[in-house]
Amino acid sequence: MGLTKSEMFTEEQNEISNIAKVFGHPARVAILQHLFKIDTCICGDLVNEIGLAQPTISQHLKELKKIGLIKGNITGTSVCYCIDKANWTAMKKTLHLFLDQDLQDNDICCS
Amino acid sequence: MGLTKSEMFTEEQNEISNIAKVFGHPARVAILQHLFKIDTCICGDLVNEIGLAQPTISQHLKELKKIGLIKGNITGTSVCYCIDKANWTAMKKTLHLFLDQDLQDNDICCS
DNA sequence: AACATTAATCGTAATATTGCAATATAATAA
DNA sequence: TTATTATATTGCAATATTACGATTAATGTT
Repeated sequence: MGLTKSEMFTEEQNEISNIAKVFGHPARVAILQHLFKIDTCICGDLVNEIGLAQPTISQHLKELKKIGLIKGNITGTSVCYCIDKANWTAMKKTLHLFLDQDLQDNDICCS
Repeated sequence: MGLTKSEMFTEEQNEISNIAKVFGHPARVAILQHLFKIDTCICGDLVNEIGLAQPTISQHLKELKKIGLIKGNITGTSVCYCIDKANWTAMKKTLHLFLDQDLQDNDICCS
C-alpha cells in the first residue's frame, strides 16, 4: 500500500525518520551545504548553483523550511534563506542520540 | 519526472542522502534501535516486535543490509542480524562531518 | 500604469517507495 | 521422504516523491 502508520512507531522513531527523510535527497544536502559555505544568507542563486529548475529548488526549500532547518526573509523581490541555528542544533541532538548508541562487543552469531 | 540525476551532485552529497534515505523510514529506525537494545544478534522476532508483515520486515532488512549497516548469519532455519559495527562507525563519521559544520553568527537577513 | 524580476504555487507526468498476499527457498524434524 | 519452520522473493496495488512548464503573486523599476 505504501501507507506508513505513524502511530505504529514511537514519537522518537517518527522524528528521526522525518529528519532523515529531508536529508534523503542530494539536492537538499547540496542546498544546506551551500548555506553553510557562504556563511551568510542566500537568495536565488541556488538555482544557478544546483542544476535544477526554479520550481524544484523552491519545493526543496519548502521541505527544509517545513521541518524548520532553514528560515527565509523577504528582501525586495528575493528571499534570503539561512540555516535556523537553534533548530539545527536541536536536530543534531536528536540524531546524535540515535547514531551514538553504544556498540557493545557481545556478538554471538555475527562474528 | 522524479528522476534524480546522481551525477549532478558530489559523491559526498549522494553518500549522505543515501544513508539518510535508509533512516527515512520509522520501521528501519525501529529495527536498528531493537538491534541496539537487545545488544546481541536477533533472529525473527522483529516481525512480532514491529507490527509489520514478514515480507515487509524482510524488505527493510534488505535495505539495511544493502547499505552495510547490518549483517546477518544463517543459523539453522533462522537468520541472525546485528549491527555492522565497523560500517556503523564509518557512517557516523560521514554524517557527523555534515551535521557538525560550524554555525557562524553573521546572519544578515535572517536575524 | 506598464514592465521586469524573483519566488511560490498549480498541475501533471515519471519514478520510487511501501506493504502484503502468495509463493519460493532452505534447513531441520518427524 | 514428508512435514514444519523461518526467511526471501515475486507481483502488484496504493501512495509518495521528484521534476518542471505554466501560471500566479509580490515587489521594484521606469
